[in-house]
Amino acid sequence: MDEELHERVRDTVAAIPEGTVATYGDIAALAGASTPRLVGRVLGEDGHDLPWHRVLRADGTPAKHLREEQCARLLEEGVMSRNGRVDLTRYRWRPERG
DNA sequence: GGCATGACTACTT
DNA sequence: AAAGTAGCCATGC
Repeated sequence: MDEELHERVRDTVAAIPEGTVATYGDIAALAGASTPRLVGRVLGEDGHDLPWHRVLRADGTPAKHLREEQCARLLEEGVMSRNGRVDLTRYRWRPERG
């Protein structure tokens, strides 16, 4: 497997600032992954030490089995949610644009 | 190599 | 809003 890609994804997820969120697609793009599915795979394997709760789906909804955990953890960081859906237009992570 | 699975996304109906 | 279809690609058998 591509360990470089594996670490890139981890670094990117770890770089998500507190109080913000990012989509799998964003992580994939920033990490250089060709598909967001690889992001989910990395988190599933070694994301246990990462702020995975800041990673959401493109709709602002978390992964099904994490729906409760995501919402609870994000609440701790001040990220409000609506019926289990986060407002990406409000909390989406914006990398330092200079 | 082929088949099935998965923390996904976009398009169409 | 919800369901169906296509694209994506690494992992395990």
